[in-house]
Amino acid sequence: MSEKKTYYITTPIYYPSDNLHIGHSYCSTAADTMARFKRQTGYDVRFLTGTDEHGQKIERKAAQAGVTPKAYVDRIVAGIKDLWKQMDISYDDFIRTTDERHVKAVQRVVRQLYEQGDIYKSEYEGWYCTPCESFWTELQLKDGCCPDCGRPVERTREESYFFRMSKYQDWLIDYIKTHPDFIQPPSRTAEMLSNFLIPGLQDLCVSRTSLKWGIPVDFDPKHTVYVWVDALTNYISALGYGSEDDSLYQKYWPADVHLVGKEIVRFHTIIWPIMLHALGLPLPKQVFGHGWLVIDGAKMSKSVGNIVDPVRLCERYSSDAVRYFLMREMPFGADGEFTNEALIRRINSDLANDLGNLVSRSVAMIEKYFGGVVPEPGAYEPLDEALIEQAETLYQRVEKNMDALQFSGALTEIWKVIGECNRYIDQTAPWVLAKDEGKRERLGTVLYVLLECTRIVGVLLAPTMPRTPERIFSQIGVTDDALKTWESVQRFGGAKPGSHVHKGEALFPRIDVEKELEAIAQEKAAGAKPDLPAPQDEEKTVFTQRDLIEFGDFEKLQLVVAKVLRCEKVPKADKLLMSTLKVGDTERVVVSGIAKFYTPEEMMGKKVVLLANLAPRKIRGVESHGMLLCAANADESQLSLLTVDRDMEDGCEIS
RNA sequence: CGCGGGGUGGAGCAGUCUGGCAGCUCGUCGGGCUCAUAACCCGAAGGUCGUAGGUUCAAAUCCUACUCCCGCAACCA
Repeated sequence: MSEKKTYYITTPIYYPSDNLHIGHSYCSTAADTMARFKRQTGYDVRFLTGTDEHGQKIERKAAQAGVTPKAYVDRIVAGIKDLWKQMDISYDDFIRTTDERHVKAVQRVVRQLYEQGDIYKSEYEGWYCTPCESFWTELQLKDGCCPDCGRPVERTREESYFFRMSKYQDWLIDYIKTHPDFIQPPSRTAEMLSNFLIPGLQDLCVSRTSLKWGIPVDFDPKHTVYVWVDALTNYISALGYGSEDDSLYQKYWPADVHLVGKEIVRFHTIIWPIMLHALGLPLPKQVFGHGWLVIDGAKMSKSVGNIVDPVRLCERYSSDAVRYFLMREMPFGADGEFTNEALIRRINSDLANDLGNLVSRSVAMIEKYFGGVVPEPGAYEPLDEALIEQAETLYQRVEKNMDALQFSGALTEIWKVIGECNRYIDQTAPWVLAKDEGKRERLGTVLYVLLECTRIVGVLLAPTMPRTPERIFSQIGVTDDALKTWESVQRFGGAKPGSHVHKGEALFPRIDVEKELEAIAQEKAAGAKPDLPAPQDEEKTVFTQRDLIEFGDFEKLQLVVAKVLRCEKVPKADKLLMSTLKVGDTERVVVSGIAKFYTPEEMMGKKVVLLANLAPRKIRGVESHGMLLCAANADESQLSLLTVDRDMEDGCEIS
């Protein structure tokens, strides 16, 4: 087999509870660009992506849609694969956590950790503080009492398996400190250390008995593997880890880089390394946390309704243009703003004006002055040599940026050369040379230099924009595959005199910004196929009848009318309101998670419905006596308090 | 006092570690050119670098306090 160096890169496995948005495309595009770059530069690349298909949310969504969880995710996954196809995401493998190979690997991992004592059942080792309603592990106890209130704790009957992360905490701190490149960008290192590692790790709950949709713990099947152990294992289960044929694992592990969003850096730099270490496996070389696309200054979210649909963008502007924008607009690692306007501006100025127009004018001149035949260059002048030098060394600057995952930097370097070419045309003024028959050789030299620079640019663009280079090559008459390689751009002069250019369609037609923005606005308003699928359209609220109860069960609930006397926000909690209620001749305080929907002022004086005999519970330091009844939709983007239709005295019972 | 990121010309950002004339892209304005996708090239205007104080010959950069924005975590009986 070949002696090529391997390169293993991964995206996170996405959660297919809904269609993906532009943020997912961003991460996948970055991974794909990197994968293509490494292939171009001679590596044996493995590029993995996939989906994380278990968990309660999907279980619930599927129930709402009236289908099995598997059927539900199958549909979404098909859509995801279509999207990746549309965006030219060249993954080598697509892992689904419902794949047999993954299930087997996870079970194996859990069993091994259990057998070696890193996973334990909490039944007799967990402690419960009744007044605080808090669950504590052995290690968290202070002198055998609750670390919060100091009162004695009781054994709990909560049954879960826990992963003894704390055991490896010191090892991990040391590892991170001695491997400064492990967490990228470096600023995230301090965050992980000071936020989680230094304060001390809690043992991780790795199984649930309440969850059905997941991977069963094979030695204790009433337990289902919970979240992270399941999800993270994908990176090795996809390589056949622990199966009869683990040749891929042997070849590609450890991964060169896990690309992840900044919100899950924590899991990839704490849980995952500890898991691997416990299993006796090597760690990935690097975890890179990229930033988010921010829409109008806000994080993308369904309830805000600012989701950007990548499918729509690709249809409108071509996947290459979208890919270019994503990779160019912001430095990888930082947050960046996405707006349609910024996208269109980039397409116009960079792709249409600078690049597209450069190809167009170069080809047009060769057609006009040389009948479409690439001329033989003569002696180079200093002006030519300066440009040639830049073009010839461009690959080095691109490589340097790419190896640091600085996609934006790599593209900036390429565009500097494009800019130089445009300036070169102005300085050499070929149209003046053309008027003087004695300058014919000079004219040929100038046009040859331009054409060759265009070829070099085209080759280096390929990882980011997989389709554009071929379109360039066909216009500038490059047909030989040897002229499309990484090696071919390291020396100037590959383009062949005598080949034929063909002026074709504009690479990227210029977009009328105003008209375009208007069209987008109209489309959105019409809702025909809006950028943001209106939540209500897609998920009609499905009602599923639950198990029947007896009247006696209902009678246990004491529901009463209560009047809100006072209401204020709970300090340091942005979702909580604390209401003082009058119920007959008594008063009580109730805490509710409704601050996003009601202000304290508008709560005042409302007649609400209270579940009065609910056991008290301390929430964010405030004792809550009962609960206010609310109606809420599935994704909790809408919420409404229950009140009484006619004015009733507070204290009236509801039956 | 939970943790972290950020406030730099109209917009989006770099520069801050390692003090030394405040830089880039887009936009605006003026000029040039005519090969090209009304594209390209040149030039100009525009910033007391969040606020206040301190260190220094010199501060966007170092120190202190304050303020505003964002994210994570927590909270939703």
